Amino acid sequence: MLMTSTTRAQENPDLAAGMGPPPAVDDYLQIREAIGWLTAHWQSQPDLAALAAHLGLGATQTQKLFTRWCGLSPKEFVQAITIDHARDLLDGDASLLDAALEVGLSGPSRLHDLFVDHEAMSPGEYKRRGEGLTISWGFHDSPFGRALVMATARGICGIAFADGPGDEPAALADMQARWPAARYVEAPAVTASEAARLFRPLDWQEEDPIRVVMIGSDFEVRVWEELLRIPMGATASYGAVAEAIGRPQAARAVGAAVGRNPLSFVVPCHRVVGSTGRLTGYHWGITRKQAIIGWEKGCLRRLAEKAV
DNA sequence: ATTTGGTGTTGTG
DNA sequence: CACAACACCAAAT
Repeated sequence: MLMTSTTRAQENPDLAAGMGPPPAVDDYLQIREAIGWLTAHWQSQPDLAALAAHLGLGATQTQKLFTRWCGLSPKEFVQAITIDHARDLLDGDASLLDAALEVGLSGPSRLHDLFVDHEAMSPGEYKRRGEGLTISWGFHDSPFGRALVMATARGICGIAFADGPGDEPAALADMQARWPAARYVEAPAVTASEAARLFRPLDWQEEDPIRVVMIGSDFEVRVWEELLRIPMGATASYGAVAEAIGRPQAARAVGAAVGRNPLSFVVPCHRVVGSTGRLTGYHWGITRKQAIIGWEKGCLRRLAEKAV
């Protein structure tokens, strides 16, 4: 079932040089396989050896790859995705987050909306389906596969994912269908600088926020803004989001709106789960959702350790 | 475990 | 204007 080459990930020069967190796309394909399998078998609490056997890698190599990417060992990851644990988070006991905060992280709470400067497009502009808008786009590497980044003059308007190069046209078409009247220009040079920092949320600065433009209906924008208030490492249920925007009955409508979020990752739609803690769906694949949640836990873990 | 009935918003004809 | 589709949810089998 494993379709990636095992060689390319090993010759990543950035990793050899020990620079930053350079997420190789090839790593993500391995990780995706690993996470998909762990998620499918979490009930039996599989150990490292079982995972390595499934991937066809050595135990040490598997451990290293996984931990480097996620910050959690495979064993810890399984614990993190156990449904009971997700339910704990729902009860407001974001234990990992609290622990990180107690250790004295910068800032009162790491809410996305402090670091993301968002403006909504006017309802009129929204109804014109992007007419008169010029959108530059480009594909870039991310920890979760190839990322499509789209930008207008006023800020980033779209982020999408593709599993690999062959998947890119589908992702592009998916996004273009949302604003069919816009003019699209392939311009990776334009999107590259933002793409480089999008996936380093811990480096975001209040003084230099990510600028995004939300193009959607009033209700959708309302929902998306609310998502920005869910802290990293925590989750919220669709019903809770519905309550937070003053429409306690609209859980289902919230689900639909969350599903149409065009700003994956930056607007953290991956932090919304069913009321039981189950991951209900994700436009770019449920495994990717699982991956992002686990990765964020790992980020917090690293942050907490650094602060000690 | 699975079904059922009540939901709000959006896109389509 | 009606109607189906939906990343929901709580209660009742």
